[in-house]
Amino acid sequence: MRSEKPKLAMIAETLSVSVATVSNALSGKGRVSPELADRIRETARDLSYVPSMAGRALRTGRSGVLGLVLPDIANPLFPQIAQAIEQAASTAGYGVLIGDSRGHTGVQTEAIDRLIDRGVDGMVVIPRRGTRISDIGCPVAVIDTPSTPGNTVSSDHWDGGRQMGAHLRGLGHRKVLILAGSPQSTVQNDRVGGLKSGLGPDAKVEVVWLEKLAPPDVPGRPLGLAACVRQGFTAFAALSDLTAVRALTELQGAGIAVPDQASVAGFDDLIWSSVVTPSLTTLRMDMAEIARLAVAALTAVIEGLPRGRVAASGTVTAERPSVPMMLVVRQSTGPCRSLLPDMAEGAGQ
Amino acid sequence: MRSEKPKLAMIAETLSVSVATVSNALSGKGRVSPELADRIRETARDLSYVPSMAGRALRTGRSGVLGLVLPDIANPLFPQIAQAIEQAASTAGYGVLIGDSRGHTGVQTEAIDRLIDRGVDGMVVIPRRGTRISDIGCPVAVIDTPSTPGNTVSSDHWDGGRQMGAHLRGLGHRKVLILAGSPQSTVQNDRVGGLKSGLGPDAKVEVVWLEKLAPPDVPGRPLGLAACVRQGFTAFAALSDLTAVRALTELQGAGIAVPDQASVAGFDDLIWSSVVTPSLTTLRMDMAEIARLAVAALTAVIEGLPRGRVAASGTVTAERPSVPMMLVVRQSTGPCRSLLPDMAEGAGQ
DNA sequence: AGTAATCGCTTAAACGATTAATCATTGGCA
DNA sequence: TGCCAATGATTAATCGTTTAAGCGATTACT
Repeated sequence: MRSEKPKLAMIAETLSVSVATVSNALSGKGRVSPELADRIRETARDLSYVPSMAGRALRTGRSGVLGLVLPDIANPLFPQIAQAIEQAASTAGYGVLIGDSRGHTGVQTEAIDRLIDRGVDGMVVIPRRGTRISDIGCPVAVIDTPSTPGNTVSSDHWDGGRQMGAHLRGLGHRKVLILAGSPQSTVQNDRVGGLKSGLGPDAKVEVVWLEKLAPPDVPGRPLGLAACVRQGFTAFAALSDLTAVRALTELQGAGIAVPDQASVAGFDDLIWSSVVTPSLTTLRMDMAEIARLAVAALTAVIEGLPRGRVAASGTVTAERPSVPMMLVVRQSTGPCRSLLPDMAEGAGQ
Repeated sequence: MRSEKPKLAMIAETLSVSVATVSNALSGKGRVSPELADRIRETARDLSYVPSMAGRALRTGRSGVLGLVLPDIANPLFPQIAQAIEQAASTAGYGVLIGDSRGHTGVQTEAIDRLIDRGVDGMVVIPRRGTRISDIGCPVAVIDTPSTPGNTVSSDHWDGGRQMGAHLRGLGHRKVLILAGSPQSTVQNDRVGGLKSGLGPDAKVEVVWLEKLAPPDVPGRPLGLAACVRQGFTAFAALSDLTAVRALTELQGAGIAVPDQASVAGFDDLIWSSVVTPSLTTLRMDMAEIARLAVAALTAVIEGLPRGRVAASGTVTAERPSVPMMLVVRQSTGPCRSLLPDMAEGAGQ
């Protein structure tokens, strides 16, 4: 009880039993008399015993670590995701190894390989732009969007869009501009589809894909939103809060009041959404639940339990494939008041 | 060359040598003839051999993994930090295990303990608000601010503040409001000190600590910045881009043009800074360099090299303790034009 | 009563790599 | 020629845990 690192052998020696018995007692697997098991657990606690992951990993072939692959460089969702996954993994008894692919698509597979080499038992992948995850040597949970084949679990982005559309429609907006990023993103396409559906067939909806804008759209470049307002657009639905804030500041800078003269809404409830003035109406993902489901599916396969079977490519399937998003109404959306000069506008406040 | 996982024994068998020789050849440690070493490396490649971290860890006692402890919940700097650390660690041959403390200060130590239990060889800690890192059982690199005792390496926040102060002074601003978060943060205090110094002794500078505001300052609550402008403040220096955007939108919402009527600046060059209109003038940290130095210091101690000695508490010391910040001038700061009605303002530049 | 099953524990063999100790061979040098 | 050193490889122990197999002794079954 004095030497350096407590190991099974010490507990065994202290109680004059075999290490196997100690192991069995602590893991609850073998057959050990309840009293002995108690005494073993007790002295284990006294010695503040911590099992050696290395030893265990070597013997069992499992490391107790999950990999987390985030592909988009400096993704602003990262904090939310990492926190949720770490939380879920940690309560499931797993550690989380991060594998960044620094933006490059090719590096994604490299990052994945590194994780495998490190012996992760499974991994959570948020794939880059509809990248298909090829056959890897371990169970994979893919978080993308329900309509993507191979998706394990994700937010119901389509329904999120629908909620947002319905919200705007309820406020009277009929001419809406959707600010999207890349048409290659399945997530964004789902959101667009939902938005259109929620806005109804009589709404005039236009989509601008930022990534396709004329010669490389530098982030700070004005989007000409004021002109859109003059053309009769009364609401701007951004597919990301990042873009929503961009729109918000551009409008405000052009002297257009939000939400009085135009409404702005976003997605994801990033940390900035609540601090800007006016605070952003947005759709929040239930990352905690998604993480829980993803990790549960992963650990189920890893630990060989019935639930959550292995799919062809090694991607696991979760209990539920989609988690609802939640509309957070704040200040940036308001009733529609068309300001077209040629329309009779009463007491604009 | 057919069975499942390639291990040392297979290479050994293939070439009819002992596993020890193979190990020596691959690690370059023992004595192996150059030709044999070559052949061994070659067949290792052919078999696409990957050493088992578990086996190695068990024998050597080192896991090849570093822990990364981020204490502030959903810290928007997380992407930058995680990416930089992962990058640096990965090129140094280490993996990165994340340990979030979910906001609670108490959980920080718990997170640290979990990482230790998992057998990390060392850890990088960005401490929560001047939390001192107690004696842990492994080398620790602390990234805080140069003036904090025990700091390993960090940005020169004071000089960053000075740069920003000088920038604003150069634009003619003499009455500046500093938007700070918590007075307990050493980082923020350093930035404030630098700002004051850079603005010069004749500048009127006031600091508002958001955390100390009347009953819990909800993020969306207006800060009354428009009133400040009326009182003669011509520039707002936020200690974080998050706050800067908050200030920017509040001013814009109140009909105050930025930077024409008031300048706004921030810190950290978060992803949002460049997309808002006007884009934010800010100070960027060289996270890549900081990460490199932190990881280098860590690995030096871990691998027992001369450079980078162990300090009392187990915190390592880096080659250089501070890394300069870089001023990024964008659109949100401009020449001062006082708008006080009752003051005769000539040709303000 | 005799056989079988059960219980509670121990023995011992892995898992895959590292590394100190050892051994055989050869060359150098007196 | 004879001895020692250097070289290049092997042997075997070890890291800490899990787990299949084994083994008395008690209990149950027919």
